[in-house]
Amino acid sequence: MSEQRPREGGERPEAPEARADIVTGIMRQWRQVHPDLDLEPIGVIGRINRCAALLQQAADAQLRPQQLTRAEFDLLGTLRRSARPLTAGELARETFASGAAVTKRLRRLEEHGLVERRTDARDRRVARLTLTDAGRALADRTLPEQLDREHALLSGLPPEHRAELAERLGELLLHLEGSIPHAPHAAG
Amino acid sequence: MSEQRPREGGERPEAPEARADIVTGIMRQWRQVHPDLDLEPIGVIGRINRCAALLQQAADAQLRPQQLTRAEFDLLGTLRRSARPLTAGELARETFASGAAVTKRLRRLEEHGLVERRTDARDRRVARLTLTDAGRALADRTLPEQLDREHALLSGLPPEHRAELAERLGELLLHLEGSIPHAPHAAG
DNA sequence: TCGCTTTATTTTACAAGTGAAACACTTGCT
DNA sequence: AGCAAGTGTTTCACTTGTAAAATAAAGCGA
Repeated sequence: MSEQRPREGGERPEAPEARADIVTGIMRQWRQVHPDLDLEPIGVIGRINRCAALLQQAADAQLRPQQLTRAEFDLLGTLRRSARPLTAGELARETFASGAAVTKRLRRLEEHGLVERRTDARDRRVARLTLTDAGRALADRTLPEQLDREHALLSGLPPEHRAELAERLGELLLHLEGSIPHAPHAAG
Repeated sequence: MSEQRPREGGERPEAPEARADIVTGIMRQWRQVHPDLDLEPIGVIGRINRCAALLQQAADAQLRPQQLTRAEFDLLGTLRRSARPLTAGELARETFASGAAVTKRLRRLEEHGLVERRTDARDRRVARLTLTDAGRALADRTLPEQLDREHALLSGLPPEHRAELAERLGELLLHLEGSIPHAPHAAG
């Protein structure tokens, strides 16, 4: 289901006691249009999508001063947590991006001196990618900053609720991983 | 934080008793690299992003046979649940898209006879958008189909877990809506 | 009334992603 | 050894989104 925003005007107060997120408003609208539709998926999926959008927006904003996109940072992170060099194909699979996109991004990261490429001695088709010292330093500096910011965003939820959320999301993710056909690229 | 995929090879079995989602694997990797980092945000945000990506991918796939993109369907839905015609600007705000993107999408929907445009009599700058009969019929047919598919995807979780997830996500979303500056476009 | 500011929407220029094609290399079989 | 099939990566042609500029219309104050 889609995600939308509450009306700009004075349509905010829903329940007189509590504020409501935009998905609640959207569900209310749909109940008027289709009173007999089961809207539970909107309550879950709509909120997942909306939270994702906002969280990604926040991550983008934090990376911007360093001239890094989230996708590029994703590549840096993937290389940083890997115990060995990765091929372009592995990076594409790990980051759910197309080969073409990865090629372009790696090019940019190479130009910025953050990533290094070597052709595999045994198979000349294969590129082996590693972080440069600068790339590693950047990743090591940026990740904790991102995590701090994200921790602050999550602190709006009590710890038990956060744990619960992680648990339920983990269950859902596991199920989705088994249910949704592996599409070529599904970064998010 | 970013989202990635488990290694392709035989790295799958984590805990001997239970399968694990990919975010679990990523967290394990980071623990080896940075043992003292608080990875809680990855557990929540990484999973939100990954679930969102998979769910969006599934939604895209379902809309494809009707030559509809998710963003276009979002516009149709927004018009369908609205009690009155909406302006292009309102649609942009409701769908968290830029005015330029909305203009392009509306053009396509108009060409397909799904959306109708009238210039406002009182303010000639303003476009008033409504669904055509065909547009409404399509929305009314497609939404339940999407919801059914989504309901099936969520059925991997027990009902109480779904309710809990919706609740926690709602809390988080409400908090994020209040914390993250309103960026121009943050569709998801 | 007039001129300046603001507003609604579209157009423009460009970046970034995609699927498919291209290219080079490797593997496997006869 | 030679060739067809398969594989890894990049290039290509195109689509789609963005920010900013452009255009037309409205609002406001002197």
